[in-house]
Amino acid sequence: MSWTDERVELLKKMWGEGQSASQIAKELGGVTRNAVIGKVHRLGLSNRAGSTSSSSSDSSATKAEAKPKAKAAAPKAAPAPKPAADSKPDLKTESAEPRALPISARNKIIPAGQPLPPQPSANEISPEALAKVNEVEKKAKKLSLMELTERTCKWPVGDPATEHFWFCGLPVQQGKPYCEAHVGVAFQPMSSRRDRRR
DNA sequence: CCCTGATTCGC
DNA sequence: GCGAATCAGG
Repeated sequence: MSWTDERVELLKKMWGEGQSASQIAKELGGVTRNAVIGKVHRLGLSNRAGSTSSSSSDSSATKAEAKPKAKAAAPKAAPAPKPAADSKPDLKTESAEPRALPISARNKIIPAGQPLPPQPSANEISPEALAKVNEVEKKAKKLSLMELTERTCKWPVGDPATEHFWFCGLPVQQGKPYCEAHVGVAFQPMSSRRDRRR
């Protein structure tokens, strides 16, 4: 793959948006994050806004996209439909609000037949997200509490008081306690703010 | 171990 | 110019 004008543009755009080199590379396809970083440097646009130390513990942006700089409309000749090799619906759930973590509350043992409030499932989560979860649960590694690690999805499934209980165990999404699918249902798109009854 | 960007250096 | 390998850090 070569750095065509379009690819470079996307690179600039994404880099400007604070996307990581690996994400950009993934999006572009055909290049590694090293290539992206190398290109970024060659283009002379290294540091983005202030924060040099990349990343590290999750972080992520909690800030909204603010582009004080309005770019003059350039006479684009060709809209070019970019059919990214594999384009998945971008799921940038930046402004999401975490709901109560269903992680087994502490290490408390829940007696059988007792109420299990947390289980967030049939709520007002996007049906797609739920469907995704159901699908994922089939592939779940079904780990036990003690098998969980920092990199395993800690989403609980089933009733803790029965045999039919396990944790998802799939690879977590960086910085999150759950796998992608479960992050989808754990974090609401920001809304669902029930009207205060009064 | 996962990830991040930075640099080097042969091609 | 390119980018894998390597480095440095969280």
